[in-house]
Amino acid sequence: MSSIRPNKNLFALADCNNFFASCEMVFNPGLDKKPLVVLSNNDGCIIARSQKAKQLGIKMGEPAYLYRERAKKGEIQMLSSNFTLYADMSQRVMQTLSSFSPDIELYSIDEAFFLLEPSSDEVLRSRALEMRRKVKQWTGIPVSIGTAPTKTLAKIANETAKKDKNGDGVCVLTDPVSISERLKKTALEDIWGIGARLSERLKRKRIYTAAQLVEADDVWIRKLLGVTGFQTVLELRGTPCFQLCEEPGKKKSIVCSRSFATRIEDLSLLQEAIAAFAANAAEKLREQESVASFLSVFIAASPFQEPYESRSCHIQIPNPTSYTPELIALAKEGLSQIYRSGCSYKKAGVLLGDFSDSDAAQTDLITPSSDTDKKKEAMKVIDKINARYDKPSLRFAAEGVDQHPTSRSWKSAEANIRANVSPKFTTSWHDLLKIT
DNA sequence: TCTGGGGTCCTAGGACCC
DNA sequence: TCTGGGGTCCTAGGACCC
Repeated sequence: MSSIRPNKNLFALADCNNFFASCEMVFNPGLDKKPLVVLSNNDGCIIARSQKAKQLGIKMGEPAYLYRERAKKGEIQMLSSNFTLYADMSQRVMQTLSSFSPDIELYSIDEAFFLLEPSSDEVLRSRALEMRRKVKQWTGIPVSIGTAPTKTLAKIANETAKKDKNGDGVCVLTDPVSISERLKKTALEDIWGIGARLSERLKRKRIYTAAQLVEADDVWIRKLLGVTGFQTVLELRGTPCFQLCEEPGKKKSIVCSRSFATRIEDLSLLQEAIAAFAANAAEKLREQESVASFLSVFIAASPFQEPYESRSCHIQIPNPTSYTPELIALAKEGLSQIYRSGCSYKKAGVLLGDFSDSDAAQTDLITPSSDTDKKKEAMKVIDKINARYDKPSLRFAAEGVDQHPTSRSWKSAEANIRANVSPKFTTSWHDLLKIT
């Protein structure tokens, strides 16, 4: 648990507005004319909405097919997701924000927290406005900024800035009176850390707003919401419990999973998919210089159809490794244990866990790493080439070699579906924006 | 017909030990 | 007849986030 110490500094949260939709609009301003939504991996559901799409009442996570008809009629614009573009735009936004303060925590692809010196509300406001202006000017992305004594309150301030349509995208929430006024208008599910389940639990106890929650008894809250829930309440009262985390830190688990565009029954296709997931996860593992001693494989039918079946297996790896061929072999072995013929699978994935540092593993006599220098060198070369050229340049044969659009490979159906994707404007020379 | 993907932390309960 | 209790570790699942 992070220590609770008096912290006179203030927290600011910068959050990009409608981030994925905004990224698309930077390179294609015409998209602003009609509601725009960005779709998930298989164009399955809606994961981002422009302001106009939000006004139409389109919800986050809704299945895309509900809106296909209206898209055909031209009322709504639908784009496949382009994560290469979003990740690059994110980096540019974060770089711009970092130029204002060294005390910055990159919280998610579109959000960053800052530590600010205490100052008058006017000064805080003008600083935030200046940040906002510069990010817009340098990247084209609109951001909202909320400033408050704790992270949880900064979240609420940010939300306030976003919701105020006549506002300037900035909200400073520092004095106790305006904080308590704001909490009266804040619904439980709009509190950072209080989700649908905990909201329900609280409502059953006749608590409906953030203001009512902060008035509740400590012991009672602790019992009902657990430690993190209690910390959230302290934060709402103005006591910082969640500190700024500047170092991102290594991941404790790495998952690579996909829903398939079509149902898959064939074991060999599943094997290819699982191999590709293992290879992908292994690459991320090497990127953070870790080796894994735990691997899990899972396959699942569609959760929207009876009978739902989901199976997984867990494998302890005696000699921790990040060597792709070994991890592929283990994953395939795991798959063979859980696969049942006659079942049609809609989703599969590989999870790696129980990490240790790849260099430290060598000196550990009890669990020696199986990554010899030769293997390490081979992986290094592959990673280097794949990082330099458009992916996938080098792959393992187990991942499947037939990538032709008419083939039966697990990926081709996906490629056919994800047709409406924007170019990699900022990361591929071929896709540079053309001004005509 | 069509419903994402990738994370973190906490907790309750079981197994086991003394 | 009387049949403990506390500590630790592990794991599955729940809850949250974007």
